[in-house]
Amino acid sequence: MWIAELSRRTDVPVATIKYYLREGLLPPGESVGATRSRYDESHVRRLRLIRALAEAGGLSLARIRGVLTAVDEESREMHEVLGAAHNALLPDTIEASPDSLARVDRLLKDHDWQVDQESRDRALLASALDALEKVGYQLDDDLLETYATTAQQTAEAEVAHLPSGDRQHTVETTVLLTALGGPVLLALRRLAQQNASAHRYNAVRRSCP
Amino acid sequence: MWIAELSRRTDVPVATIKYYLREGLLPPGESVGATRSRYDESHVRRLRLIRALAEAGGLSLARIRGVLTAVDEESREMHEVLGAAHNALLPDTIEASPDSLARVDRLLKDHDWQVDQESRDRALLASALDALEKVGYQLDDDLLETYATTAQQTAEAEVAHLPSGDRQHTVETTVLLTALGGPVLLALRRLAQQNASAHRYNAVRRSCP
DNA sequence: TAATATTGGAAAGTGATACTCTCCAAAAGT
DNA sequence: ACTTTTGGAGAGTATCACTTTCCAATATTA
Repeated sequence: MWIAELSRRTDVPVATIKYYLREGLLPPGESVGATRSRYDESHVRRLRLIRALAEAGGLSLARIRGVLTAVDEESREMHEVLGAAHNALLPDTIEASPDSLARVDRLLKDHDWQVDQESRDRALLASALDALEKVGYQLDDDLLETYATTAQQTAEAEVAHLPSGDRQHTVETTVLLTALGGPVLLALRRLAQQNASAHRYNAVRRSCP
Repeated sequence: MWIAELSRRTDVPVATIKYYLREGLLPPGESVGATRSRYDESHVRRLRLIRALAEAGGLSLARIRGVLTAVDEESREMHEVLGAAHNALLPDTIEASPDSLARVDRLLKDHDWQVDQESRDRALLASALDALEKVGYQLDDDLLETYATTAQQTAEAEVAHLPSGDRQHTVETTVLLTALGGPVLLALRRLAQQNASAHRYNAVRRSCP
């Protein structure tokens, strides 16, 4: 298909597709003559993936580029891809206090979580704890504990639902679920908070027998 | 204190403080003569709150302004403040398919969640579901179920940990926990995913007896 | 075959966001 | 008297994610 059809199929303007090509987010099509290139289904999928990560996942193009690079690394083991993709989602350098870092490591150890020592999520979590402390709120140990427990339940269910088989498909699904599952989870949490707060502040409509 | 000290105490450049004042994010100090204003602890707290929401929470200044406005509404009931603050975190208009919207409403009903009909989180959740579908991934009912259950556990623990007493303080803590708890939760989820994936793909270092 | 449309490629322009800098005159400190 | 600080306002800057404009080389259509 030509670029116009790719644009129609994905609802992405031609100019934007060209921009993504220039930026290396989308691999070039098969060149047919000097002024024509052919695109295929893989371009459609890739383009939809980019848009989903950008619009629903709220990722910057720079992060998306990193994620796609990690996804395309054919050489890696499956379990390494996830870590690489996760790392691509996060800033390169994250500063965290040794205290928070130690707290995170203790948490990982207590829960027996096998996590790559290089995972940036360790530092990110620590820095988030630091940020909370800087505004005078320190997260209770048992609240953090609840967070960890529920996160584990969530993650186990997610990983269990991952498709097996075609590697490319599995990897793409994994990335999608990580990036787009976040907003879903946060929205549900806010809804649950609204419910919990309604209960706590007695704002629930009571039945009148 | 003068603006210079406010800057020193919060590590925010004077120029930026002036900018926040212009933008109405920070209430003006008490004017003392034509070229001097006095600031107090409330300004320090507010400034730190703004920075925490922006840096750790990743909120735009426009959203922060909305959240602060909701927080400052003295007239509202406590349980309304949370909903208002949550709505301020989200875009004004969110488009979602009737199907997803219905699915969300069914979920709320099944879990007996009392949620304001105007809550934008309903639409946001539905639109996130739509986004997943658009890339060809539809969220399993039982995965969504797990999400909802864990979200409820999380939210209940959070609301239970909210301080009681000083209204302003409670409201600020609520907003902080919602905005900064998100990154914490997502980081933990990614770490838990890495662990779960390590198990699934047999990458766990086994003990050798 | 002539007229029109589309393409790849590159450069320049746009609008939003979040500052940052420069300037000023009034006032405060020394 | 002199240096520093302030409030206030405007202009300038950097980044991001496009969008527009241009071109010459093809394709398609009449």
